Amino acid sequence: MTNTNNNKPGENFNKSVQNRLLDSAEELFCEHGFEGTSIRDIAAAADCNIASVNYYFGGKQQLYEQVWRRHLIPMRDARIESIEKILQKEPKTTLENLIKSFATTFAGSILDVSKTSRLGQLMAREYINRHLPPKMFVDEVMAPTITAMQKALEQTCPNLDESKVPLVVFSLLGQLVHLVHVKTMFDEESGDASSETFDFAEAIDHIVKFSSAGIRAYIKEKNNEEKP
Amino acid sequence: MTNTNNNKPGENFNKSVQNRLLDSAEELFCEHGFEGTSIRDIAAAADCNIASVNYYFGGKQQLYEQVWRRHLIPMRDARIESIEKILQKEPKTTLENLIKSFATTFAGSILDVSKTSRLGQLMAREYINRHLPPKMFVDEVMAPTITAMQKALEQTCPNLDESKVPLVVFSLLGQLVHLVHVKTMFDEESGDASSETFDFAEAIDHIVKFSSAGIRAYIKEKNNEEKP
DNA sequence: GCACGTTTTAAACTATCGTATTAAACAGAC
DNA sequence: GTCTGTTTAATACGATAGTTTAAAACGTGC
Repeated sequence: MTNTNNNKPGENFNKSVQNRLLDSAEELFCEHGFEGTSIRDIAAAADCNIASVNYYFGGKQQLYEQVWRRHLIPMRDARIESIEKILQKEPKTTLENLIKSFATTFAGSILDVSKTSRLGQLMAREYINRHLPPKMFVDEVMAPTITAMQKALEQTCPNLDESKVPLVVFSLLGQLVHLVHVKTMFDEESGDASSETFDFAEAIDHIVKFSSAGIRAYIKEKNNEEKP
Repeated sequence: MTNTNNNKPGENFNKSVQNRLLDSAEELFCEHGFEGTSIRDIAAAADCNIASVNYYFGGKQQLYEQVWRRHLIPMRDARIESIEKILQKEPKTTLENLIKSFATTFAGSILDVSKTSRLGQLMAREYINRHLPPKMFVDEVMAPTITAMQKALEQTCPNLDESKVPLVVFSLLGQLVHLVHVKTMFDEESGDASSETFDFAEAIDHIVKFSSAGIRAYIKEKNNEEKP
């Protein structure tokens, strides 16, 4: 009975192999996507046997999910915290500060070069070609983030029509996800003739200004409605 | 010498088989993506032999490119025309009209239920997981569209700082592509508990208002700079 | 040192992919 | 009819995927 699907190493996990697999898988999944990465590649990168993927994780799919779970909660919390922190520090903060904080956290994983730098790519891929259980991605990341941002928006802009809040969050998210996509495209085509660089700080500043104005369009409107 | 890579049917093409292959391929590529579709599936859907794909198109990749080429130019032209038409009809049109025209055309393929309805999905997929030659997608669709929109923006908003035009087009595109993504997600998860519907007309109206305000934020700023 | 549970290894298995091959069916010219 | 070029068809091929298997290696408690 070597196939021990039941007694998977739970508490007393050996850090070495599982974590090597998770690290290698994360890097390869980010780089080449789910379908573009074979467990043979992963095992080779992790310097272990192919069967280890099945032994420790039960299959490629579940390894992929574990790669995500390592970051889902921290990612979600980071975004929510970046929203709530600025609200606690200065409850009457400006719209610009709120959006900049959110945008920086959201797209921040693209800018740094740490281990989490590729998470943006991973999310961009998962956004289109999903391999996670649908509920997992939406419920555990997108929904809480959006809800937190909606609450913050309603608090920062009390005059903002509630029915428009989901729409402005939609616009904000659209721009930020697009930012990740554009970054991916620039990275992939680096070395081409089009050697124009993409200034992320400039892009984020733009998103802040652009979106703030877009949101204020609704605020003005409501003001006009209320005190004409 | 049955392998006739040279004497591919050129002018006197038989409409039936090639077009059935193209139609089936388009539908399946849209539905399941490039890697998620096998030429066996395509041949089965087109009710012809597997080898026909190779015989007529030279391979899966080239079939995929042909599927695109059927729509690339019409798509690009439709978008450019939608911009230029409104500029010709009323050269002093409002920002709102310009954006609405562009947005409607851009996302229009999602709304109708004709044969072209799935092109939005196809483009959303291609946007991340590209299987077309990089130049083909960027040069033949994205770049001309963006350029046309930039010109139109500069004409409609002469006070808009030129250096900001790419950024606001970026924001506009981000929201529109996001719209396609959200639609895809809603379609895939239809029947779930979350039976909330997504109002596209409302979304487009929002994008128009939101983006117009975002753009005007830069216009005001330049005015302030010029006549302080 | 031996027994036993756990981990690692190499190889096999099954399925599917894109493609190539081969021959049969077909059509029109002569 | 027969020849010729084109299209369809069935099948084989080589590669690669994820997974499974069965045995070897390892470690630990006795």
